[in-house]
Amino acid sequence: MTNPEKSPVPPAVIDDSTLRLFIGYHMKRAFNVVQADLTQTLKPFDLRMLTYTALVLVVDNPGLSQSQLADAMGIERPNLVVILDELEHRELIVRDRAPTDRRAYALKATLAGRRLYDKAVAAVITHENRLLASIDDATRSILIKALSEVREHQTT
Amino acid sequence: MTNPEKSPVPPAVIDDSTLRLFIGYHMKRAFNVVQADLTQTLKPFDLRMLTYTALVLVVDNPGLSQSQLADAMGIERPNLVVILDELEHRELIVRDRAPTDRRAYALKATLAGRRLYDKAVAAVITHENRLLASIDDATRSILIKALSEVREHQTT
DNA sequence: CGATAATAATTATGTGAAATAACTAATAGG
DNA sequence: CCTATTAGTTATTTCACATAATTATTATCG
Repeated sequence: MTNPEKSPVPPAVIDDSTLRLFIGYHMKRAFNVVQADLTQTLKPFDLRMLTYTALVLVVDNPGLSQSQLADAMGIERPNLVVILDELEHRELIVRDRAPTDRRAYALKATLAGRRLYDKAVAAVITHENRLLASIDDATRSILIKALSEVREHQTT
Repeated sequence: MTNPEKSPVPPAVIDDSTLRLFIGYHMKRAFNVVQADLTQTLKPFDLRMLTYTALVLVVDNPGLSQSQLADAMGIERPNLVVILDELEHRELIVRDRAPTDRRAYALKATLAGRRLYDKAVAAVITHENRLLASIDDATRSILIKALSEVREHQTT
């Protein structure tokens, strides 16, 4: 008689069927791939995901404050400090003083920052299109819409 | 004459239209919501995402080794050690010796581990259904299929 | 057969992304 | 004007993840 309790055979291939029931599992696995690709794509520009995101938002929103930027990025203000320090030391952005509030900074991209933005954004678009090559436009729209709807459940 | 270079008006609402061009941005924002919900859902069971994932895979794959589990979870072997230590100390899993290889462990869930698995899996399913309430079944299938296709670009 | 390579798990250690608490400077509101 | 709030910073912590090195065991190959 068999006794699976005492000596289970080491499975040759791992069954993740339970985990595949969960959308979070699929999202994490897929995002890992996208993030790995993004990291490689940004490496030639000496940008990480966070410095890239901050640069894009500063270029697109000249004059915003650090609090606004941290809020838009979904991180806490203290964590933004080092990110902006890096971008500022590389002279990609400047911390101007806000005209109406001497506590706040008005963040602005420099010309070099805008040029790096142009190149990095183009590179990321190219790389993402490669990752999405097998997915047609209609499906991409559905994907983005579904992800947006999930995001709308944000409680914080 | 206006001079937008010198005193940009602090934008009232932040423009993330460039970032919304990127599927990675949508995936990260959506996953953040799912993960926050998952963390809350697992808290009553004293499980984190990683301990939960490990428990599920051990229950579904009795007898697998730590190397196999680390590979399935996409983490390095050293990082799995503390995760399994925690599950073992709580007597949710055991590290049996593998019958064919005295270096390896044959991981198995205990009865308590399987019971916690049942409750936690049910809770996570309920919570995910809430997050996906506005998304019909056909769209969910498309979403999962698209995420799976992105994942298939895994290079590592 | 025996030396060497490879593998399983562990320990020690480091890094990067997040959070919180506490502080300074400046503004806002009763 | 005095108090509370806000903007930014510093210090510190936690967690997820990685690498290097070590021990024990197994596999390979000359």
